[in-house]
Amino acid sequence: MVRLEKLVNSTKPIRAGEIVYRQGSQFDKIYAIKSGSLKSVAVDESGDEKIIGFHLPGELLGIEGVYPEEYPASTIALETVVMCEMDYTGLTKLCTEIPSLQNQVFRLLSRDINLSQAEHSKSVDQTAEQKLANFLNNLSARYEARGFSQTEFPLTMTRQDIARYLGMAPETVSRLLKRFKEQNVIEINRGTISLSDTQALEDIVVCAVR
Amino acid sequence: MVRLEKLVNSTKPIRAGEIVYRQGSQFDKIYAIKSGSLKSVAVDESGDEKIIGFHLPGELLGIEGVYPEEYPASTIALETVVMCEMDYTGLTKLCTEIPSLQNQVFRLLSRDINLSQAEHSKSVDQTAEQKLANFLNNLSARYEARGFSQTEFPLTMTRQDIARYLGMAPETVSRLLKRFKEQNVIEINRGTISLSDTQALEDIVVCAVR
DNA sequence: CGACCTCTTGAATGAACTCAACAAAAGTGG
DNA sequence: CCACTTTTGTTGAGTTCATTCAAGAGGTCG
Repeated sequence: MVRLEKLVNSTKPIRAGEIVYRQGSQFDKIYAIKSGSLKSVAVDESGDEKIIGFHLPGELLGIEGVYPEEYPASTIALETVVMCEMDYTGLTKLCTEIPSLQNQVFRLLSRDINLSQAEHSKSVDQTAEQKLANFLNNLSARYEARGFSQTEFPLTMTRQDIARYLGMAPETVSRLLKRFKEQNVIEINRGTISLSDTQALEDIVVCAVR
Repeated sequence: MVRLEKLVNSTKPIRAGEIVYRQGSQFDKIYAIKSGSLKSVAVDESGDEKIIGFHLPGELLGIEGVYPEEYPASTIALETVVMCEMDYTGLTKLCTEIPSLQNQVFRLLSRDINLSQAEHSKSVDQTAEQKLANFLNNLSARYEARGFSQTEFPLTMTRQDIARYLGMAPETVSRLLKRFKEQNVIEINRGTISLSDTQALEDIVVCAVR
């Protein structure tokens, strides 16, 4: 543990809009988010920007860069962010000495594969309404897993970001959020969302009818 | 290398429709496909079956099970399949002794994350036509990477499987394949597909117009 | 040869998109 | 602190793509 902590440095605050690492740049560090949230954005071969995902306080970041030793997406702060950074080479060296740490890293990577595949297979075949409800539930679960409220949390990304992440038009996000508000499923005040009826949200995800 | 090979066994042939491992069963082995192809299927919380993906000759299988130590999906042979199996615990032990092997496994896992995320962010925001063209290109690239022809390969999965994997109706797959045939982009004879105009296929993926 | 399954084709419906205009909020500079 | 600009969010109307439902064609196997 002590030796692990020696690998870790705290960064100074990163302001909204600043880039932590760029797509294609040399992979060297992984990060843990102390506070604030970020988005990952990648330009694909057809030249348009895709939103790969969002990153919340307490989560790890950058591990996707292990292979092929470059970050596959750029990561941008959505608000002021403070992080810890850790040298990856140092981590792998330590892993060979501490088998339990090695296994931990294996599990971490495997979990990311499963999360990513689960999202993929879910999002296919869902209506826009289901995708958005699922997105909100997903944020809620992730905030809860890190000790924050699961019913009230900041919605730091723009409608446009959400839309591009979920593969829909920003107008559709706007209309659906309005519908959720009308049905008293959620409330939104100045960047903070409250899930007033989490059961309803989950019902929407699995079936779309109520 | 010799020690690695000691961990590996060859399986007897598995017939079409047979299950290699079941969703939720204890994770213990990873597999390499010597010949034949398979599909991964998972039942999600809403109770319906999702097609997670397809597995081609030469590819690895089962590594997604590392965390949480159970296979997240069932894997079913689409035709007669022969595989190698390898004990995972033995592999991790060997990794602690051979740092280069550890790094290789890290890379393998990381690559899977990136492949899965790339597919995800692609499939979002694409028309059915683009998704299908991309799917065919993907199969082509994977066959090529393993030394097979990139322009002619077996299409072992049913239209239904393809449809559910891509999140569309089987009728749509049928109609689109017909359109591709009419445009002389592909040919299909008794389970074998030929990509007659790979450039056209790639053009469809990036833009949908020609 | 008939039964079954997969695949194909057609017509009508509907969900989400585009385009366009407007409203609200957040920055910016005097 | 207020006017101004810019960005972000909302709302409406018409269009499009993929779906659903239904029916028929083709292949496979007992």
